[in-house]
Amino acid sequence: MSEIVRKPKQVRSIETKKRIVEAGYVMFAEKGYFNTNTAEIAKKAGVSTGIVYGYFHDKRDILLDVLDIYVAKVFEPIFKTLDSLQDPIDFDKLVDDVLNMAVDAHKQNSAMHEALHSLTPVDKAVSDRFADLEKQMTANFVDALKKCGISSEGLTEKVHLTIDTVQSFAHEVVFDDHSYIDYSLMHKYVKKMIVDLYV
Amino acid sequence: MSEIVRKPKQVRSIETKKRIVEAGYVMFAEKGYFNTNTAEIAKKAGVSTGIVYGYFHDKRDILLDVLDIYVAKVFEPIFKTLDSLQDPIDFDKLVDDVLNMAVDAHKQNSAMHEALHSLTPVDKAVSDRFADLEKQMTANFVDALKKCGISSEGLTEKVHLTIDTVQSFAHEVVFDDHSYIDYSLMHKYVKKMIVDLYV
Amino acid sequence: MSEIVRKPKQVRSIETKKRIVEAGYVMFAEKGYFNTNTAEIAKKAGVSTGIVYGYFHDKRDILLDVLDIYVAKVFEPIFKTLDSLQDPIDFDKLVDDVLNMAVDAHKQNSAMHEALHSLTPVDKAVSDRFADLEKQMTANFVDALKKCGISSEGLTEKVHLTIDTVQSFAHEVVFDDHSYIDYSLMHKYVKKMIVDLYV
Amino acid sequence: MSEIVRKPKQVRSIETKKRIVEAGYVMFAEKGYFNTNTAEIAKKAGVSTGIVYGYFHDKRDILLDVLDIYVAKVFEPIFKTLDSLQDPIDFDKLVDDVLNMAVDAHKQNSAMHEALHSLTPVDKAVSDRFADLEKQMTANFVDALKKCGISSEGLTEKVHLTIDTVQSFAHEVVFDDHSYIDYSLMHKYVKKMIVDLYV
DNA sequence: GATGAATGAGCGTTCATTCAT
DNA sequence: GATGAATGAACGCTCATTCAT
Repeated sequence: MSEIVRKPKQVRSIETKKRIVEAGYVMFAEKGYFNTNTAEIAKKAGVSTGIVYGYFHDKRDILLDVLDIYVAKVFEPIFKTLDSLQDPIDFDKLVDDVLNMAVDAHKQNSAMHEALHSLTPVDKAVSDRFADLEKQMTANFVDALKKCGISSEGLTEKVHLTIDTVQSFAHEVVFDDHSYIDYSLMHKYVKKMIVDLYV
Repeated sequence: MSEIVRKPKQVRSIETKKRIVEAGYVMFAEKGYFNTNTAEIAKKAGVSTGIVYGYFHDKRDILLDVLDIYVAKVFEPIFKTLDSLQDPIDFDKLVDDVLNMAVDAHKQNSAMHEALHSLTPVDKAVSDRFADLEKQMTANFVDALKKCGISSEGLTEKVHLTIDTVQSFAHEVVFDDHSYIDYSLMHKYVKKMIVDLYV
Repeated sequence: MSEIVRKPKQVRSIETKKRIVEAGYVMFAEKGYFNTNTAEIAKKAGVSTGIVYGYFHDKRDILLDVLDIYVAKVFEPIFKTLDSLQDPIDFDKLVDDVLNMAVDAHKQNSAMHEALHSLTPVDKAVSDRFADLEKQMTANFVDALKKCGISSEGLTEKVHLTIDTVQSFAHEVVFDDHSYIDYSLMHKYVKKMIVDLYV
Repeated sequence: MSEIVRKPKQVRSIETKKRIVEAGYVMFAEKGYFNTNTAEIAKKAGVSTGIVYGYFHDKRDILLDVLDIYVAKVFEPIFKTLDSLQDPIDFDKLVDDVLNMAVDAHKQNSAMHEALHSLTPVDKAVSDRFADLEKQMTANFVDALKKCGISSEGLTEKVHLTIDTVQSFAHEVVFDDHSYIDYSLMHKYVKKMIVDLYV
């Protein structure tokens, strides 16, 4: 009935915890949260089943940490780009870049993305985390644009819509991959859609 | 491991099967696929646990049928609208209508939507079904537009993009519901985005 | 997450439940509550592990039913004797009989007795059950004596003390069985002790 | 499976071992043997989990030492009283004193008492220890009485019976605490019972 | 067709014990 | 001696699926 979960401070411990989270990442991505059991995670991490509960309260607790890795992997490059935005903005290039980064991120983390989204309806902590992220991204984006002298009515809404659109496109490209679609053409249309929003 | 699953032909049987699927629909929507067990479905449907396997191979097989109800509920109104499109198209109104219908559909079936999507990464049959649907919707839409004399380069891509955008918007409105967003304003922007695609 | 525990009404079901309780009785008696696992109980009962949870909420729930058997086995003969008490009471014989019955009961159910008592400090339901029983026995005894015209000051206390003494003696005989004690002599002293209480 | 268990000779070590046993005492008393884990004991003792196995073979081995503390706490005052018995014995007072001491001891160590008894049916070493204690107490008592010139037929049996009765009464007072009983009255009866044994 | 009792593999989690440092 | 991370067998319990009636 111990409520203790190690807060690892020694290098060894930190490494072990990290390996478990990464194993969780891989397994959840591969088979989904509910189809992965803790023994598999432990095995993949090269540790015993028991020690997993030395670092995490329960299986769901692993998921929450996995979420953090995912977020770092997917959103950090985009945040970086926003931070380095400088007046004057080459809008066309920016949108191009963001679209490409989003697609790349989706490609590399597609399975995880779905696995996590699969918990969204069931797990408040997960869905809240995603909501926060969108909020943060929107705010970052708005700030960056304002810094570059762009400010129009409904800027927040436009930016949020942009983010949705970008994500939707990345999702479309990576997951659906319909054979009847010319994706470079679609890319062109999406870019136009977005750019026109701000004109 | 009997391979036999009744194809019910008598009215009584059809009714029973339908009740199971509907019970599945409700439970999956409420608790997600993995958190619902077959006993609960049977109970909700007012049948014995055993007979469920008289109508379905396994639990996943119920999900596939649930998917059909879902699809019918969500997409049929939109298909109907498309079917009744007549030259000349009032584009503004059409987009407005479709956006509203999509939001309504999401509202009424949001939980199910998520529950089903949660299976997408894990279950090929489910994801294929969704892919097919988008393909079909795209084709229907393209046909409808052509019938009204509208045909432009990349029409398929535009239509598909439209569908993605509509869905993304509906999802945003229903699930995320960010307090910092003025959704009527966002609706306006989305409509403009879409209409401009075809001009 | 089903909260359902079968309330068996069919003969078959009742039999199964009974077999599980009896298996629990034997196993708990043999190895104690904490050293017995549900799989063992199931095996001994000749059923699967799963079905145990069709009849009982959890392992402790089995214990509570085991307690009922135990109580029936141990106390019923004594209650019967009390019921059939008739004026004039042969006090000497009554005390002799009760002492012998108590020892017999302890002999036949000694292991279970200890196993159940081992839960007393930890499990409120179990200890309450025992407390109730003593209360009931005391009341029965007092009634029986009154019916036979015996009533003295502090009758309740005397009766309760008698019960404690009888139990203590039975316990001594069965469990401790010290080689340096002449138990027939001890029996004589206990009888005298008790009889003198009421004189 | 190292068979080595330190026999601590340095003061520091002895202190450590003592702290572990005392931690065990507290935890077992609070939660019972099976509901206490070694990590808790180690934490309470302020030592690492590992070192516990430097002082004890296993968890049960701690229990055996806990038993010794318990015995010391409970029985020493009574042994002392016996040792200081002097002719002529004031029987009434002696029995009063012993009853009160027994009740006090039970009050202070009740939880531990039950925790240890819970092991009796399962653990021979524990039950043997208790048996030995009763034997020793009986012998001590008999000797003390003889020293004071009291010797009757069946003295050993009478003394043993007395001990049982005292314990039974203490248990009754501390554990059962029935609201319908007047315990001061009961005390009076018990005293009479015992005193009459020796007359 | 229908029932619901029964199965048993599998899961998340715990914990006595060991061992590298 | 001491630490506390690590082990892994074992446990209580669940649930998709089967089967006797």
